[in-house]
Order: sequence, then C-alpha cells, then structure tokens
Amino acid sequence: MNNITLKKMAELLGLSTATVSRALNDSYEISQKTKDKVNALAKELNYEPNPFASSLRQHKSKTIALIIPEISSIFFSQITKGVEAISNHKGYHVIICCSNESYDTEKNIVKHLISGRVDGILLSASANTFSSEHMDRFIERKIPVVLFDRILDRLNVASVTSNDYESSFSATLHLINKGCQKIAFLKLGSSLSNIEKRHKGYLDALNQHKLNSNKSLALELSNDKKENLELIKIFIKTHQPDAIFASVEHLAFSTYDACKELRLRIPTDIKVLAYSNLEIARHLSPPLTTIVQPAYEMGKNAAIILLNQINKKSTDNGNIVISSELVLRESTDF
Amino acid sequence: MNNITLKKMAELLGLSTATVSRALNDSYEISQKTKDKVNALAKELNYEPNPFASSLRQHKSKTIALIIPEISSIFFSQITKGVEAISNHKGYHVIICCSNESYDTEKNIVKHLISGRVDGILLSASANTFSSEHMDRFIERKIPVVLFDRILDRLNVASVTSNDYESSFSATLHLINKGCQKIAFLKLGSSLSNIEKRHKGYLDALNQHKLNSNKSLALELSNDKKENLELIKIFIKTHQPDAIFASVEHLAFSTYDACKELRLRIPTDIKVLAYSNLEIARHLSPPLTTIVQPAYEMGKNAAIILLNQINKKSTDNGNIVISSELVLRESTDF
DNA sequence: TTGTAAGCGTTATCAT
DNA sequence: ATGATAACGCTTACAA
Repeated sequence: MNNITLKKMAELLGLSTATVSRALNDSYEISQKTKDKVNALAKELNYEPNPFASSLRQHKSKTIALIIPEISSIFFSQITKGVEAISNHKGYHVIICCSNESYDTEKNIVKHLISGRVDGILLSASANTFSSEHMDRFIERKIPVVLFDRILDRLNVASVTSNDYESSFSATLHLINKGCQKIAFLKLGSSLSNIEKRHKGYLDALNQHKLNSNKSLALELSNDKKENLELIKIFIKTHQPDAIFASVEHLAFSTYDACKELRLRIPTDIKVLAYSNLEIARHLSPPLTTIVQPAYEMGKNAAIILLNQINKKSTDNGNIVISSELVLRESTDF
Repeated sequence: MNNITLKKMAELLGLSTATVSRALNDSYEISQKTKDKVNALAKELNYEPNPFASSLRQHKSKTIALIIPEISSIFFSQITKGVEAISNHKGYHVIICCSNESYDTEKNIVKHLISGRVDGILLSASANTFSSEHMDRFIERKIPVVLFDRILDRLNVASVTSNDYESSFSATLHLINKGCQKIAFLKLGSSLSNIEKRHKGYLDALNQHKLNSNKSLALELSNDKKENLELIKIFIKTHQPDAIFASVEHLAFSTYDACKELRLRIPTDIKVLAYSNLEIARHLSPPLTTIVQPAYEMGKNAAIILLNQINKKSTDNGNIVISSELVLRESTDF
C-alpha cells in the first residue's frame, strides 16, 4: 500500500495537509495558484483520496443500497440499471443486495447496513415481508429510505410505483371486452402492495360489469416454478377460466407451460395477459399481451428522490406514480 | 449520529476499547467471561461496528466491484445474482458498475475504484475495450482482478468463461447436419474474446465440412437495435443465408424481427440459433435453439476465485471453463 | 488477560 | 490564504 496521501503531497509541496485538502475540495479560501499547484501534483501522482478516511470523518459514504427481492428478473434488472445510471452520474456507488423473496434475509441485509455503510436505501419488499419494523432504525436515524414497486404502506417514506390499480383495471376491461366471462387472477404471495392493488383493479373491473360475486377467481402462487405449474394446471382444470391475468411475468410463463401441457390454445381456448417487461413478448407463441411497467424510469426516479433526500434538497414523502403501458397482442385476441 | 461505539461500550463495561474490540473479534486472548459480557451488551445496544473506521485501519473494505457492460440483460443479471450470493455469504458487499459497452466509461469506473474502495474487481469487458491498460494499476498494487466471459487476453489474471469455441463449433455442426450450407455468423463488436472464440469455432466447423473459403459469412453488429435490424435485413437480402447463428441473445431477437419483416419462415426458409439464456425461448415462435451459458455458476465461480485471492487462499491465475448447453428447438429444425 | 496509545487518511475548528 | 491540531471509530503493537 504505497499509496499517495494528502500528507505526502503536502510535504512535496511544502504545504499543510489542511491546505492541500481544501485545495482539492476547491475551497473558496484557497488561492487559485495553490489550487493549480495542488491539482497538478494530484494529477501527476494519480492521487485518489481514501474514501474511508473521508467517510469516517464526514459520516457519509457516497454509497446507497439497492435491496431487491430478485436480481435475475427483467423488471428488477431494468430498475437496477436506472438506479445505477443516476447514482453513477451523481458520484454515488450502488451496493446491490438480494433478499431472495425472504423477509429474514431482508432483515439481515438491513441490519448490516445500519452501520452507516450507506447514506440511503432503495427497497422493494420481499414477497414475505409483512412488517416494516426492520426499517425503523433507519427512520429513527433519519437515514433516507425510498420504496419502489412493492412498498410498505405503514412506512411513511417516499415511494415510486406504477399505476397498478388503473393498469390492472383497464387490462381487465380489455379482457371483458374481448368476451371473457371467467377471468382468473394469478397472485404472487398474499400481501404485496402492488399485487394487492392489481387485484383490486381486477375485481373492480369485474364488478363494473357485474362479473364479480362468485365469478372472481384468484390463485395464490409463489416463486417455485414447478409447484406453480402444477397449481395452475389443477386450477385451470377445476375452474375452466376463459382468461388468465398473471400479476407478474414468470406466472405468465408458467401459464404458457400449463396451457401447452393441457393442450389449450391461446387465445382460442383461453386468453392470457400479464405484467411483463419482456421485450421478446412480441415473438412468443402466441405474442403475449403485456402491461409493461416503466422499470428504468422507476429506478431513475427512485434514485433521484433518494439522492435529493440525502443531500437535503427534499424531504417530500410523497408517492410518485409512473404509468404502465398496455400492449395488446394475440394472446388476448383471435 | 448518536451511534453506539466501541468507546461507549468500553465505558459502560469498565473495560478498555482494546478489550472490547478484541472480544467482539473473538480474539483468543480474551476470557470467555469478558467476551460474553461484551457480546451481550453489543446485542442489547444493537451495536454495529463502523465499517469505515475498520476499513481505514485495516486497509480492506469487505467490498468488491462487479463491472459489467450491461445490467438489464439476462446473462449479466444471472451473473450478478451468482456474484451477490457468494459475496453475501462470505460477508462481502458488491458494488455494481455498468460500463454501457463503453471503454471510456469502463476506464472511469476503474479509476474511481483504485482508491481502495474495493478489495477486488470482477470485470467483463465492454465491447469497445481494446486494451487492458486501465487495469494495470490494480495489478501493480496486487488488488485481485478476476475476468469473466469477456476476458482480456493480455491481462495475466484468473478468469471464468464458458467453452465458447467448443459450444460454437458443435452448434455450427448441428446446423450443417440440418443441411445448412450458407450459415451466417452475427458478431457483437470486433474484438470481444468470447465472440472471437465463438467465431473461430464456427469457422472451424465450416472448414471441417469444406464449407469455408468464400462461404463463411460474418456480420458485425452493435448494441443499437434499430441499426442492427436494418443491417441484418440488408445482409439477409444480399447474401441469402440459410441459417443465422447469433453470437449474443439480442441479435437473435433482431433476427426474428428481420425475418418477420422479410416474411421469411423460421426454420423453413432460414434457421436460427443463438447464444441465449432466455428461459422463455421454448415459447418463442418458433421455439429458439439456444446455447445456454451457465451464467449463475460463472458468477459464483468468479466470486469464489476473487474472494479466495483477496483472502490469500489462492493466487492461481488459471482460466476456469464451464460448459454451455445446446438446447435444440424448432428454429433449427422442421 | 487486559490496558495504553499510536495510527489509518481525511476534514473541521481554531489560530495566525 | 494558510497552518496546527483534534477528531472520526476502529485495530494493534507494546506494556503491564
């Protein structure tokens, strides 16, 4: 570690460390001449400040944490890309943490972050997160937290979501307009904020067309694909829905699998519609009607809000809603 | 920042900070009794050590950087998941950095990481990275670097790749066996290590069947999808290949788009095969024959190697090769 | 087995 | 405009 430090530069220049530090930070109390000398030497020696010394002193890390339930999903990787783009642009690093849809893991991650390692947190709750207690210590210490997509209602912090209720409502109307009478709704878990809103939008649309009462169908699924496939097959055989509305992408894939195995033709025998950010949806067999969430924009917005809060440029705890897009394709049409 | 520190705990317990520190680190020189007392108080007060103080003192950050050319790609998000899983398990944080296929951006990222912020680097080169100079300072300082998938040959460090040459060779043979005589190879960029090996595998397979000489066709593409689509359409019209071998996933999608626009039927008029980790490939129209890279395993292995090097458990600079899988589907068959 | 004290590389508070 | 010095919170010789 023969690293070049402030002290060494100060010695070389015959200046104090304080002056060198201030010069590098472009302080107004330093003469331009000195600044130039210092910066020249810094460039020459490839000086890079030690971030830990600086963090220790300033109680800030220039780092944020992104906690997501799953990394290798298109939606969350687009979110991640947006977060990284903004953070990088503003000089912040992003630590990526994956809860794997487990509340325990999420608690653990959060616990290890309380040390001040990060200046703020972006969180999308796991499917098993039933409480927001684990975030309390951050709130107490006024470490900014911004939620996105899967929010925690009781937590009074800023959030970024898509228009889950509305997009689900109008997607369901689309199915109804296509003649569907028995539309099934595939849920992920039992309490995710976004899924519940989507479910409500679906129910209200049914209601509006008097299709509700005993005709609303919901199936609760998990992240276990094999299990999901079996459950969907049994569900279809039992209830014989004429449409399936998958509240998350991978449930649509399982639905395609199930239909194939049951020899059901989409959309002739059954229509399928899903929340999905899969670009290749247009080349599926049949092309899948999707609700595309503005994931990249959501990630960017969440990061912007978080960084503004970190830098005290904002303390707003509102919810930003960005609209999803319904893309009609053959899976819901003849 | 009314944080609980070592000092405070020491005061409360009537011990020195040194003892408390050692107790928390489970030092052999501390009595079990003291350890128990200290740990009890730490738990009670929810003590979390300040990572910056510790990093400053020990010159290690318990953090690694993952530099990838693109975040929202299935392959790289699976890589990321593997890296995160191992790192988290070993108590390391992962900073995610995206070069966006730009060498300049990659250089910039690397430059900002030299400060000691990370204990090691996992890198997959951008499509425009022609040199490994930017990594020299890490090598000099003996900061471990592990490359994966897109490696830099001149850099004498450990790496993890898939069997690009062999998988490409046998995939090309598959096309030849299916009767293809004029197989086109779609490249990404002009010098990526993995793409070049895939290209060589393709050429050698053609050669083996005397299909080479003036019959090998290569088209160099970028990440610009609109441009790619146009180039592929022109290319197909000009050369009329009977098969297209896409060396990365998104080029296969553009190929599907191109075929659709040109009203070419896959696989009747033209066969398509691609490197792709897209799970839903089986539901494409037609189902796409893919070479699936073991991305998650590659990420895990790269992380394991890097962490071993960081902890001096290994200094091996070898290349680990994990085999891809060829999954035959309709896009290469009638 | 425990304590003392120096030091990691910055930044911030006083002086000058 | 610049310098001296303490402090951030931890680890680690060296003492005891």
